[in-house]
Amino acid sequence: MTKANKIFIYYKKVKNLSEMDLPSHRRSQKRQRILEEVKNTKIHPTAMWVYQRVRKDFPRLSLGTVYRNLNFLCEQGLIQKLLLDFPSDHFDGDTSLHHHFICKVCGKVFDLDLKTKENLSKKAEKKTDFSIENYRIYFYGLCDRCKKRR
Amino acid sequence: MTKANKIFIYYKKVKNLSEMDLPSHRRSQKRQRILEEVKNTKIHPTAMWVYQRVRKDFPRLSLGTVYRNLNFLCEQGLIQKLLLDFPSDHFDGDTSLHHHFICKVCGKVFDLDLKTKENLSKKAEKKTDFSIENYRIYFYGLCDRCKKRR
DNA sequence: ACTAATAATAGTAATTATTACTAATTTTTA
DNA sequence: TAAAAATTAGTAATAATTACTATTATTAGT
Repeated sequence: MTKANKIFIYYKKVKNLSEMDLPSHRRSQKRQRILEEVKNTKIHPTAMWVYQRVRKDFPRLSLGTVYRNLNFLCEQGLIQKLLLDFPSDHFDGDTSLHHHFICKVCGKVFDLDLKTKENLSKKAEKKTDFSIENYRIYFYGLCDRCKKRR
Repeated sequence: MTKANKIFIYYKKVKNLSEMDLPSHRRSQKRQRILEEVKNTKIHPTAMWVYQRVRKDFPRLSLGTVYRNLNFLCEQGLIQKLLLDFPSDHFDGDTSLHHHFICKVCGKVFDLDLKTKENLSKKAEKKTDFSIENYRIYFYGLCDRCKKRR
């Protein structure tokens, strides 16, 4: 199954779930801990980073469990996946409205609060026939540290 | 080597290349054809899509050649790679300033011209210590077709 | 046009991130 | 406390991309 299909299925699921009951989810210790790790850092970690951290307290943790839970938590809207030009996925525990800056030199990802005066979704909707729900902005350039080094 | 390192190296290369001579690049027929294919479509294709097309005229084409050239063309700034939530990379032959809309249902990617009244880079720079070179906006929602089907 | 130098390619192997699978375990429910 | 069901560990499989090397194609200089 491709990710294109997954997006479709996820969308359908959300629509249906608002009508019927949510399937019962169990608060396993590991899931809780994985969520906390992502929430308590600003580095926008990968699955491997989370795995290495949580494994210190749960030595039998499996990497698959981390992946499964990160994806689950994304579907639940408790965290989000970032779209960056890195080989592995990065996650963000902050689901509030904000954007990101990526340094072209060191590759670090920073949060960036930015409120546009215009409503960009509405502006884009007027130019198209789409119904736009949300958007993300990714900024690129040099971070403070890397700027100084030049 | 991770992609983070690659970004670093690419950046260094560009800086240095402006001082010294560009290495000589040969205009092979296949590279030319790959570039044309990406330039002549609006579907934001994957390497596999390009491969299947170009192979019709060059039956001995190798998929590795397509990957190598797509990456090369990105580095040269002739095409760009999009950051989408799909398992495989998508490319865009249009390098002019524009943004993208991705339909949450069918997964199609559309170009979206949008000129903001504010200079978002400058606005973001004022809030941070970064020097911002460019940004990309990804919009999400339902496309025309998918909207009608509901 | 010919040749030397070297960039590009084909074909294959290797790598890496992620997902799939299933028996065993943990958590919840009643 | 026992039954039901979600979750996990451990492993295998998958899929996209990159790496490698002998061969081929392109360019530059004569």
